[in-house]
Amino acid sequence: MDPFNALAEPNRRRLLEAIRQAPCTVNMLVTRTGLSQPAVSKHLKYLRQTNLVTVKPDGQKRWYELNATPLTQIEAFLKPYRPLLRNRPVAPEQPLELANRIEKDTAS
Amino acid sequence: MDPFNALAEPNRRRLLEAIRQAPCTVNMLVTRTGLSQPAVSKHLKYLRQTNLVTVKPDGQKRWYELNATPLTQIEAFLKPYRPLLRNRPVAPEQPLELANRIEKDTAS
DNA sequence: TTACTATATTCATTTGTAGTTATATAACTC
DNA sequence: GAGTTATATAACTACAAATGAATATAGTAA
Repeated sequence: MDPFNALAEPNRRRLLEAIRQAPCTVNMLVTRTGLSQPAVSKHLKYLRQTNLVTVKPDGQKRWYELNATPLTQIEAFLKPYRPLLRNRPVAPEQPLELANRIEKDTAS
Repeated sequence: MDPFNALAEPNRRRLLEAIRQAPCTVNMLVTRTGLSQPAVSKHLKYLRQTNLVTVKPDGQKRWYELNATPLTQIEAFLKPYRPLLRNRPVAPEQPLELANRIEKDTAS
């Protein structure tokens, strides 16, 4: 699991976003995401393994904090593409239906 | 499959890097990556579905070209993290062994 | 001690996908 | 037409990982 994989899961992006804004306990993340507690713990395990978060035990609680360092790997990959994206609005998520049409049109 | 997922696979990042530098045919990508032809075609299918590449048929060949637009989604996600990364060197890939040690130290 | 709270882990099931082999399709050459 | 080249797809295997249920661990409180 590398940072690219860690961010490939939408819920992990949500968790990281919450943690970025301020350190969070597991329960806070459960409440905010609506995920089950085991699911949150498991995603946090991956985020820990990729070093994207660190933990500070505090009694029963464990405060998860952001460590942005591994994101430099993604930044490094994106760097040569950035000149191609200057001032572009964020692309809308591609509707699957459209993707399939393009798929078929192009293939024929 | 979204752009995050598309980039989560190392070989797809390699393919995209090759295509970024100049349009490529499938065979060119097979040669450059050492992947099998079906493997390349399959990865290209995902890159097409996420709209990261476009195809220009040219006789028997099909030229794959970069479309960087979907990367704006990743850029948008990374934006709030970028101030935390100013002038940081690229983080080395985390050796699994170390990740496990941190894992255990933190858990205890 | 027991009970409670917070978090992590295990297990079983399922889903997604990477890779291989084999095959299909389409364009080109002869 | 046959043979060849370029690419895509299908069927398969293997494996990683997502999910949910149950359980384990660790700290706290009584």
